Amino acid sequence: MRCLQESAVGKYYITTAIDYPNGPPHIGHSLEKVAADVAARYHRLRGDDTFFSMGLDENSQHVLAAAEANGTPAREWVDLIDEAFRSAWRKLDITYDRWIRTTEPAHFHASQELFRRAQANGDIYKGTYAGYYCPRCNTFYTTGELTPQGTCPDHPTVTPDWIEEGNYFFALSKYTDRLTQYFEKHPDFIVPATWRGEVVNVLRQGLRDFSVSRPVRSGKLVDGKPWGVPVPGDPDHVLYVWFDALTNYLTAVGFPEEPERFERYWPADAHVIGKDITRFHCLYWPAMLMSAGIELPKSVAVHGFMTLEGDRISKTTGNIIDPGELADEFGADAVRYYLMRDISFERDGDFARANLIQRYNSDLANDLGNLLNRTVSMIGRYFQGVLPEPVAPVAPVLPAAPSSAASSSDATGLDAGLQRVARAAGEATAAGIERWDFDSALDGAWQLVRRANQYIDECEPWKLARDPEQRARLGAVLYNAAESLRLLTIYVAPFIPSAAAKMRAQLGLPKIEHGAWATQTTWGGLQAGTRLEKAQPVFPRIETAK
RNA sequence: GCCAGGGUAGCUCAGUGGUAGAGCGAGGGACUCAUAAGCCCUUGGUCGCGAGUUCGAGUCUCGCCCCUGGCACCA
Repeated sequence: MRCLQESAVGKYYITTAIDYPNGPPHIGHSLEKVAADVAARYHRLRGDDTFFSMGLDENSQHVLAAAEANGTPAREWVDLIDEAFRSAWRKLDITYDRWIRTTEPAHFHASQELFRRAQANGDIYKGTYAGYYCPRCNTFYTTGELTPQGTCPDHPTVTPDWIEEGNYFFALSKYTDRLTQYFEKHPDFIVPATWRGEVVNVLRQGLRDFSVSRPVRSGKLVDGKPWGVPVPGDPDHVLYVWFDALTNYLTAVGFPEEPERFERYWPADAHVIGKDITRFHCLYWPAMLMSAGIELPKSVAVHGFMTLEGDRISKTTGNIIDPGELADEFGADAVRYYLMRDISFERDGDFARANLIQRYNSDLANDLGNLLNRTVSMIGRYFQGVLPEPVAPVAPVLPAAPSSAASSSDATGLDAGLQRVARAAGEATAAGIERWDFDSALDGAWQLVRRANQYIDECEPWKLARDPEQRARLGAVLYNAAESLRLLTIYVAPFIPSAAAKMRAQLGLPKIEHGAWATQTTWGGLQAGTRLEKAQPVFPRIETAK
């Protein structure tokens, strides 16, 4: 199948959007980071030279406004929020390789270099940007955005003035045709396909140039210096958000100062973003790169938004959850599993605690956790914790009683069926991840969880254990159950990494290796004689009041 | 208003024109290795509404109703 061959060992560079440090992270930020982390972990398991970049978009006047509102000096503020974000992602087991902050000198160099290249290509020109300017927000508004009384939407006492100011513009309009052609040639550039239509639609209406700078005097100064990346050759201007922010994807892999690293990872294989910034990533960004003569990213993966308990996530109403606290409460695996299994990546979804608990208990504790527990427990009880031989199954010697299903089924068929499901489950999981369809990926893995639980019930090892003549068969059954679990630890590792590690420890397996998905997913990897640990619940049930 | 995507069992959703599915939930059963978990069975839907095409439509066409998202420099 496509997934298994195309993703043969290579490199994989994945990014998430960089967030504004205008407040601490909330649960809405976490879907994207977890999804990207799952993809990154998956590619590492496939053996790819993987690089995963995340970070913060600090060069914004919004950030200064937030700092001021909190009465904190700007630098202190961004450091504080920076720590809050990294702490949250640490608690969610997000394994980024590079944490980028756009206030880094390296990023200044990268965005200035990109600007120069676009300029050299004749795509930067000076124009006039006009709008209603609210000094409290440091933001321009259009007529439609103001209140009917003409006041600022956020500051009812302020009546913004019409201001025109000199600005540098990027000639996006020049790229309408090239972008159109590009999307035609690369139908998979935007995934899922839903979002492709919207972008192409905008393209059809033609593109407008956009401003890429702001005069320094219209922004606040920090430590006597303008906040942002100075425009090369014109210190009176700083780069304006998108031109600066998007460039972080280049900075993260060493553009332009580490050419060998840049060559190694660029172009990005996937930019994972929220639906609100689709246009910038699918139109502005490719055009900027075309202008600078840099290869375009392979794909942009767009996810939907989340509501929280049915309501919009909103700082003003306080309807937020700190992802770090959530991880503290339920564990990173529970949160990650719930996000990936219950919240659609493509469409909008709702985050609800009750559903998280439901999912956890039903899928993780009851299905997967119990499968491990009963298997390890029986190997402990019947084989003193030493993994038995996977001897060729012998047809059960139960001559007379075709009454129960198990005794009338033949062992060879059961064993072969389990192996077949194990293989199919791995393929389904991989295919789902590669399509950004995590729900179906997990559903694929759970096909094996269910089958293995059924297999155990059908083989009834506790009955085999009472008959010394069935000793070999008993061993084979438990081996097969354990081997299913070994495969599952690889399949689920991208989603629930620490649980996968705990499961492997109980199974007496070493830590999961880079490339394991490519090299260790063939049936029969478990070695007889392996010493298992004592069975211990990996997913203790969450008891609810009712 | 325009564009896109949805409206299928209590919930979340899957369904290449040919007798409506899964998981969860609910009810029951047989077991006992296991986290009172697992396994088996059952329950449960006028597939948004109305026409049309077709031997036959959840599945195609048209109209209508409702929901969500997008309509450009705004997480």
